[in-house]
Amino acid sequence: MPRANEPGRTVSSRLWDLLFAFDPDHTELSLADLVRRTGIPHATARRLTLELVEAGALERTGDNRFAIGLRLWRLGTLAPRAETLRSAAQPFVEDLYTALRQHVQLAVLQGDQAVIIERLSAVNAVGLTSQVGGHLPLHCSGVGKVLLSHNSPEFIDEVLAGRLRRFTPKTIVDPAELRRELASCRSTGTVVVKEELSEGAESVATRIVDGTGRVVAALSVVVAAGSIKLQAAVPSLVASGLGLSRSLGWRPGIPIRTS
Amino acid sequence: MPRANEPGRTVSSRLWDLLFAFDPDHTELSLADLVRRTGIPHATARRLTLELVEAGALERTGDNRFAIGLRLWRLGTLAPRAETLRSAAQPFVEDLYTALRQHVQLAVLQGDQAVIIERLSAVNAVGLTSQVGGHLPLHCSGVGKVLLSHNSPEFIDEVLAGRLRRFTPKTIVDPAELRRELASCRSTGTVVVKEELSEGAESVATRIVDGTGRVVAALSVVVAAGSIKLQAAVPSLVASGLGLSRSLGWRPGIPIRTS
DNA sequence: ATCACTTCATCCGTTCAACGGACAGGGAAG
DNA sequence: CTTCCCTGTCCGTTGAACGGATGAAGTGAT
Repeated sequence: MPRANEPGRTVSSRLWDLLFAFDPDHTELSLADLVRRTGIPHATARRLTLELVEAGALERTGDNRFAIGLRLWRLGTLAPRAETLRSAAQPFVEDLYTALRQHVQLAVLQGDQAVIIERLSAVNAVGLTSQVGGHLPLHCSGVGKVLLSHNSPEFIDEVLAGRLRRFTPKTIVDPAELRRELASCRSTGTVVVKEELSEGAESVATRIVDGTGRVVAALSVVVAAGSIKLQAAVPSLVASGLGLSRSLGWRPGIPIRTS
Repeated sequence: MPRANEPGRTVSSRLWDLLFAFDPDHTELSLADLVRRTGIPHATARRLTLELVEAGALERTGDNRFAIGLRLWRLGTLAPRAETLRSAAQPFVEDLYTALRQHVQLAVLQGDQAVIIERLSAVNAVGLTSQVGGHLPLHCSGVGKVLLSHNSPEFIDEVLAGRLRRFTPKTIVDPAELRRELASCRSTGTVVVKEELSEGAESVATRIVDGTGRVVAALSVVVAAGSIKLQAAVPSLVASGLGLSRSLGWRPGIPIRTS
């Protein structure tokens, strides 16, 4: 006999539970997978999943599995902080990459992470695992430090008070030292990170500012540790960053907000 | 006194109505906008919209409006036919663009349209309005013809029986003539389109094949009409297309399926 | 200052969409 | 054959969803 449904749960929350069951390591899931990963009873999961397919949010693969649909991808394309920014940045990122032939990354802030919006990579450059759509920690990546340093004092306190994971022996996890770095980054607009996230990789990052003076993104170049290339990359990086900021409406004289 | 809710509508359908109210020309909408565009009563629209914000599918902009959220964008990133294909294609598209300095487009099939997955553009090249996430007609664009020609006979019949919109005087709308072109494209793998979609623009497109022999995408180069560049572009385009197909697991000898 | 208008927010009684346990069919493994 | 897992369907119960009414807040014209 049918039992009452669990109270306090909305249809919407269940739908997003199902969708967020997909991740970079699981881009295709069967109905049983979805049931296991979400805990939703399978009759319910099935009904909702089929509705998602009908809406175009999911697609069925040949072998009775589900994947994120093209229609949902196109929706994501409309996110002002992602694809719109990405296309504005495209020529600058492109030129920077052509000039340096090193990894170039563009990232924005989401929660307590830096999310990679765009990424160009040379085949012969340092190996990196990060992907477009992937995320980097705020306290020990170039883009992360830029985004963190230009946020509100309360937010900085919150992040520094949290767990600062040590990725390599060189990762800076001392809050006092990090604060000094962030202050420096705030005044210069750029920051250098050496092997704090992965050994053998160094990066420089710079801020991207919009017409209202808000720091909306960070642009970085990643090179092999110890190579002379890092110093050579700084001027081009800064120039590209300023160019992109200008194309977003920023002009010299517009104060850069640090709220 | 409260009236009964309209029957035959699911929560899910309303949620997607709200989300799909966003389009390239309307990336930010107020609650009132959403009510107007979807026809959903505002009390309902408000409740659902706030749930979408909570889930991260939408974000609130400063001025009480809503926009597609970064979380939804990241979900879209997991679509195998979009971002995954895009990153596999990146080096090839990149090299093709470097060699030719002309518009390069990568598209896949969705319904009766070709959806643009990736696009690199030269500043001094022909003006095009298409954007990443945008769509092109199947019967008069390079990528469209490639994708259409490698689909099932039933699908081709259906498209040719539908309305074939004339965009320019040169647009081919005669089904018989189109069938001849599609047959030629099926055997050679490439197709040339001259000013059928917009005057002053010509394009060459080639198919992209995966390890199972299925045509999963189309790659094209767009140049100014009448320029000698079109002929020069063909060999590089074909080479890049083959390279991308190989990286997707295709090998010479694997038959190309036309279902 | 007053009015007209738009947008956002909350309340609350009604009702149907959503729920999920039970069962059945199909295919693969032992 | 039996067991196990997965997908798909049925159907009685019930609380989440619904939306009209009402009011607050903001905007602009006269």
